Amino acid sequence: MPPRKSSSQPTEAELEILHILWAKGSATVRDVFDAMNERKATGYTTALKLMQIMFEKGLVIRDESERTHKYAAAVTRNDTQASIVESVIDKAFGGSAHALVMSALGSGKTTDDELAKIQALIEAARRQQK
Amino acid sequence: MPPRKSSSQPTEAELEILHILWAKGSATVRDVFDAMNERKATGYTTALKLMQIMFEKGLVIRDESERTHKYAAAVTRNDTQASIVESVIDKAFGGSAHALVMSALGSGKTTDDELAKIQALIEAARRQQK
DNA sequence: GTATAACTACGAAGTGCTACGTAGTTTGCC
DNA sequence: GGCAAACTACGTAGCACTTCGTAGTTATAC
Repeated sequence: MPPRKSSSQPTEAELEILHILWAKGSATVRDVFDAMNERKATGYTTALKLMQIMFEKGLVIRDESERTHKYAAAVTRNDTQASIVESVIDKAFGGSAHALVMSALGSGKTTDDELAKIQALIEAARRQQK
Repeated sequence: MPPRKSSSQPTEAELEILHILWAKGSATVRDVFDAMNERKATGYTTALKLMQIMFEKGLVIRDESERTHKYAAAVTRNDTQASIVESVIDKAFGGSAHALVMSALGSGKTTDDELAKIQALIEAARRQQK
């Protein structure tokens, strides 16, 4: 059984930075700032401050051996997503995972192809579970 | 095609009140306050203020014909949940619904029974879709 | 009828998130 | 060496959310 993480949930802006770090593995503030600005104009110090706060929260680690710090995610994508899903299940779906899945399927955004993939995943999960 | 709602996303506290209203259909502030306090102690005026704000936001409607107003949800559970799921898919799962479902299934909270139900739902969804 | 309780409306404080500007320091270039 | 550019640290403003207190009004109970 893996140890239950208790690190605070990333905010929306923090999550965006985590996505960049997950993709790049390791990055400077400049790297993250550039990636952020491909989507939406923002200030350099905004990215910097966010990453400093994330460091304080333990969401990222950083290498300070050089003047230009190197940042990396301290939480995994899977753990973070799982924690978000868990919280959504609790807060919005009364604790029922299958209600959430139902809603995700009913969103109309799911293609038949995706449904097929999901079905395969469930097959696998059921086999694994028993 | 149903008209796309643009009402603002309910906050966590607002969602809790919506759950109560969805369950009761219609309720006074007192009703909601009592229900809230079964889970967590809070002040009466806190519930009142939240509901007034929700009224301004259009999340609830109310009947003011009596001194004690009667509140009801103005948004459906399905629409609200769908909107939350959509936003989570976008913000945390890079737009991929099946990644979210995968995560929900991997949370370890899903029983085999639930998996079976989900499988049945997918069957239904696929039939409906084509 | 007067006091008590219940109800609505309003204001405001405390907190967390986001966004920037400024200051101070180091690097790199002429 | 001196100037410009890049970097970190810090403070803080603006906003939304949550929470509660106070004030004022209406119903209820003796």
